[in-house]
Amino acid sequence: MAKLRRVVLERLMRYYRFLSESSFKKPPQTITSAQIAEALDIDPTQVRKDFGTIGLLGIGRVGFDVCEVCRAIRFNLGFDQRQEAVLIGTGHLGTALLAYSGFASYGLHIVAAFDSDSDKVGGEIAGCAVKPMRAMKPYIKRRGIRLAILTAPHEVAQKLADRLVSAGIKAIWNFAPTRLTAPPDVLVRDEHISLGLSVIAHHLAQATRPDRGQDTEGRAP
Amino acid sequence: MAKLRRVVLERLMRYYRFLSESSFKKPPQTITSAQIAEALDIDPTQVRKDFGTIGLLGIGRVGFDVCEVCRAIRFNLGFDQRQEAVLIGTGHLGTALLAYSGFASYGLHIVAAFDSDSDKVGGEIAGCAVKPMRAMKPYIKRRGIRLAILTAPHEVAQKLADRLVSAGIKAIWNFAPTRLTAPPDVLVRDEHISLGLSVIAHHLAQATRPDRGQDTEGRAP
DNA sequence: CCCCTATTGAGATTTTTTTCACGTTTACTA
DNA sequence: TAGTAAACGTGAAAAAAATCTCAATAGGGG
Ligand SMILES: NC(=O)c1ccc[n+]([C@@H]2O[C@H](COP(=O)([O-])OP(=O)(O)OC[C@H]3O[C@@H](n4cnc5c(N)ncnc54)[C@H](O)[C@@H]3O)[C@@H](O)[C@H]2O)c1
Ligand SMILES: NC(=O)c1ccc[n+]([C@@H]2O[C@H](COP(=O)([O-])OP(=O)(O)OC[C@H]3O[C@@H](n4cnc5c(N)ncnc54)[C@H](O)[C@@H]3O)[C@@H](O)[C@H]2O)c1
Repeated sequence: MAKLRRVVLERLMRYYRFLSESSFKKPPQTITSAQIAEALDIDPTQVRKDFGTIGLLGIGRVGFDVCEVCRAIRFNLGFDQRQEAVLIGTGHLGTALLAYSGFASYGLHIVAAFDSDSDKVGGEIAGCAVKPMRAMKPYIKRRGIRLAILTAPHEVAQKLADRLVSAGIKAIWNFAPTRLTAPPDVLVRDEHISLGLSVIAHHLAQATRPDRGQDTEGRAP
Repeated sequence: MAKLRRVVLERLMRYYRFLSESSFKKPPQTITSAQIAEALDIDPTQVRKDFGTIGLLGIGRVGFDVCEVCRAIRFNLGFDQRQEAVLIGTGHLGTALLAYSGFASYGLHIVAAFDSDSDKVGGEIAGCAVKPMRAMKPYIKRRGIRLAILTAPHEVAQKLADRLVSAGIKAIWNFAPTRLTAPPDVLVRDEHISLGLSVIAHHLAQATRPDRGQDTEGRAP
């Protein structure tokens, strides 16, 4: 399995989600790159190139076999392997992620949650037990967990990440607004939700104060 | 105010969050592009270029004035204007966003929430009233709200987006795993949280089944 | 005051990503 | 069975993004 670039991986995810919708599961079960491109607002050539990089071949005048595409994406993205994860920090966002049922279709299963708050420890959220922090490292080691979802406050994020790494974690999905550092063999994905706000706020600000010749003075447009 | 590209906007957001941290607010209140670059894992030239595009000039041997940089970013990203928003769908994720206090520092204030569930209507989440759907359009029109945060289920997302647009909304921050379509003057930001999963899952799958093929990396071009 | 060095701004260059252009393949129809 | 048109694969071109190079500048030490 070749290593794929981030942009490609993210597009593959979009193809997968689109094709997983039931409407394409009935015969003839084929779809053209143009149809996918249209629905996802991507160039058709890009779709074919992406499929090419994971070894998918379409057939002229017909397109691609939907099931085969899904299978190839599942394989390359590792959705065909059960992936167990732990979640650290059962606050508002942690609870939302625990309650979210959509991850199972990507092979992801959150098998335990950990929190430092003794009021939460011992409880259960969406069927997942909340355990004390001291139980974290042994749990991860014993079950060979490789993925951690970090939804703890910003201030403790890096410290928790270090503990996770020392427990043997190989990937961290970080929702705290912090850039985590970790050894090179540990993948960190910073999921900065509020980045999106920059695009939105700028768009709205643009509408409010239109560009009246700000930079090169004197040259009225 | 010039229109900025998405990649630039997102980096500006990262600079802003980094510089907002109190540690740089004390004298001498200057910072070099290299320091920012180091902390954020970005090329120093990139930092200077980004600052240049929003009209910021540094001074040789000193760097940039932190306050001035923050002010310029706030202006260009519109954080200096109070931005009121409504939230549709007060489920798990909606609740988390309502409870999140971090948005205020970007000028964003969620002033009302709407839900179709009569059990939730009339209640209050994190100090924000939950109103019935029929009240949505009048509320948006009356208060001149331009931004909507969409945290309703996938199946109803597009229909709700259409209603929001007809109510006069100019930007939609969409958390449902759907690609929304809207008129060109309405900005849609699809915040697909699970896209990050593609990168993580692929990384973990790679470790499990290393490339039994030949080369080390895709040398396609 | 003048030299030294860290740091900037901007043009040049490289790398990455997207799009175009076109020859080839395949199914359908007459 | 040949003609046609829809769809593919691929290499070239274009566009976008990131990085490199270097003269100019400014603070600080001698
Ligand atoms: N809620 C959102 O919408 C949202 C949006 C963007 C980013 N975030 C980020 O996600 C993270 C969590 O947000 P939240 O709203 O769920 O916060 P929260 O305060 O509701 O939850 C934080 C949880 O972490 C636990 N915790 C605190 N210190 C801990 C430690 N040392 N070890 C283990 N657990 C610890 C707390 O007990 C709590 O349960 C924060 O970093 C926040 O910035 C949240
Ligand atoms: N929870 C997560 O971690 C997570 C992660 C990724 C994506 N998402 C997406 O975010 C969205 C919300 O997720 P959630 O976990 O909060 O779901 P949820 O079921 O907890 O909440 C959905 C809310 O929407 C309301 N709703 C349903 N139909 C409505 C309608 N027609 N009009 C107005 N409100 C309506 C429901 O009453 C409910 O309060 C979903 O699209 C989900 O796919 C959630």
